[in-house]
Amino acid sequence: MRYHRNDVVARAIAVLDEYGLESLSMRRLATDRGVQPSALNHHVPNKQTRLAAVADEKLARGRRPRRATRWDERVVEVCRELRDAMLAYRDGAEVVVTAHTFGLGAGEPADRLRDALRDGGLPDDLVDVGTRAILHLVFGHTTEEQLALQAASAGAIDRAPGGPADFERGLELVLDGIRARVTS
Amino acid sequence: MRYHRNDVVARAIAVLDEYGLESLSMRRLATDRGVQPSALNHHVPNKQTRLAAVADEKLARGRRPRRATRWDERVVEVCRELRDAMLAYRDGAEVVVTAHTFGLGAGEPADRLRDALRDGGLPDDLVDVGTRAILHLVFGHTTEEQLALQAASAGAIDRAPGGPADFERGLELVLDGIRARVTS
DNA sequence: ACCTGAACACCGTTCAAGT
DNA sequence: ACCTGAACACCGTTCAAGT
Repeated sequence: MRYHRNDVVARAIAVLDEYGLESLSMRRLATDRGVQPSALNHHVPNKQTRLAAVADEKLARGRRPRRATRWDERVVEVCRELRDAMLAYRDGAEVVVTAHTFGLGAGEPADRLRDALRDGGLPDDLVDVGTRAILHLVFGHTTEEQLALQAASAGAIDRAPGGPADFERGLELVLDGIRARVTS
Repeated sequence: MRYHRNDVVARAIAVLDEYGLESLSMRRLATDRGVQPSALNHHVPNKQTRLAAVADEKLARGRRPRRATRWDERVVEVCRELRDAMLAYRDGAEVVVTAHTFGLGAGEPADRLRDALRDGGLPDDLVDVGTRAILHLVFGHTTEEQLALQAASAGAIDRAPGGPADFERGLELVLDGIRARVTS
């Protein structure tokens, strides 16, 4: 049973990467597997859950060793890993953000950010606020960036650069705000 | 022609507010107006454009007089207005964020933020970075907040408060980061 | 346990034809 | 100019029935 579920998720990622999110329908996935649409519900209960599983698998594949030790370096490390994991697959940002919005999966980056901020000495009542601020920044920036990248590769006008440099600078802005509130 | 377009948008907002985004289909809207689905395309070319028009109308309705004079107070003012406008209608956050993601409409808040940051003395190359950071923060926070509110009113478990106080504190975090880079 | 087949209740968009 | 009617190519989910 576990085997089949992972199988469905793996195929879903492959289909997603090749045809995009709009094509990640149960019917297309079923056709791809040579099976009836209704058969998918035996492995993953519904579309939302399947999308969350896809998001989690993307993040898991993008996992990298942790090198940083200082709290703020750890924040940057988590954010870079998250951004790269989202950019690594077609429509990856949208999938991860959607899953997060519905409170499904993708909770690991948030936990790592929270830990880093706590260890940094940020007052308890600001740890959640800071974590969310950073997460929203990464999500928003990466969604915009990926859309611009995909639009550019499709021949459309790329009106926004917002590459890695802008990402880092936006992050530093928030980090400076947090540093100003660290008690030590 | 203009009249009909506005009429479609106004009805769309009413339907949206009563039945939610998932019900804002061309077919339902057409039924609501006592018309064939294909008739809508004579006033608004497609669904995406209609959604952008709805987003713009929401923001326009939420417009308030500008009182603040200091640049950072103006930023807070714009953000509060934006948040309130999104929260004022069902699924408002999602509609506005989606429209913004596709680069359609909703450009006015970004322009006002940019102006405020420029007037504040933030270096030119950081104005866009700061504007986006703030916008992403507002979008992310408000989307989460509205989802929690709607889930709570639907009887589900509200696992996240994240009300106005958290909103302000997240914003202050970024503003502190920006203040640290203002040359004056 | 896993899957089929069929149905249910929907989508957005196009386009010839009418008034 | 505005709308109908019909079609095209899809959706997610449910559920009795088969193996």
